Amino acid sequence: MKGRGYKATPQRVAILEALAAEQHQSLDEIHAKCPHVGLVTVYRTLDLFSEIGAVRRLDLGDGSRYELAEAHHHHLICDSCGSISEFEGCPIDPERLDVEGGFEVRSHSVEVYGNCAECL
Amino acid sequence: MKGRGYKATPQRVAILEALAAEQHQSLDEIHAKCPHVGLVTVYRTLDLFSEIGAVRRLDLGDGSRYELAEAHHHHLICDSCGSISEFEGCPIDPERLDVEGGFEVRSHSVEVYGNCAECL
DNA sequence: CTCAATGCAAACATTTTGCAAAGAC
DNA sequence: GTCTTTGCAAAATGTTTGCATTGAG
Repeated sequence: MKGRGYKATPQRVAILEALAAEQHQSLDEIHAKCPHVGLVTVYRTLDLFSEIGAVRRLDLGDGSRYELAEAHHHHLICDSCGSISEFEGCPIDPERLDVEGGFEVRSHSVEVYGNCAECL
Repeated sequence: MKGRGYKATPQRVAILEALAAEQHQSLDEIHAKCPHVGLVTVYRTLDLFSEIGAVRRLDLGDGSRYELAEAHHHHLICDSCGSISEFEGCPIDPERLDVEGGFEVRSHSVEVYGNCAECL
């Protein structure tokens, strides 16, 4: 998993486990799962993970959230309770996307806002 | 435009004009266009505009940006120079979106990442 | 043994709040 | 004249940096 010159410290492993436990967590939530790791280290480690592409940084309106960069998926955000969930089927129609002349598409993200089942 | 109990102060008009001048600006950019308005007022006014739905708040990875809530469009973000541009044609396939059982869709946003024409 | 990684404290940036004065209606 | 809005200063919040120490390789 790591081996490109990065050291596998206990702190990094702990943060990785925290990330694996749940999707799209805030920095505080991650830190709460490994309180013995210094807050500064959490910041730096998440920065590092983002840079090497292991972690995706999201911004859904309430500050940064982090999740392991695994399968392609998007997010449903409930306007009323703020809960976030994922869905797998990507609703992007590729034919309608490659019309953007002069822009080379690398990736995309989709956020869907509305009301979740609990709030209906 | 306003008349639902909100006062049309010179500050609010100035901020509205600043917003009209350019899309997806940061709070600092908006404030720079009307320096005589107190920074606190810019914060409060943008909050107000967001609440009443006149302004859309974006978060594209580099802090909040604001734009007038006009025609439905999405954003292209260049990974290399960070420039942001809009595109009109929505690439969402509605058929693939209403499959989300138990979630009532109200709106959505799409961000496309890649390289702009200048950076290719 | 060496150099990257950590943790503390302090610096820094950003956003929010309290309150008196000003101004829109 | 009333009640909202403004602006200042201060507080709260969130993030980054400097530097000595620790520990993985």
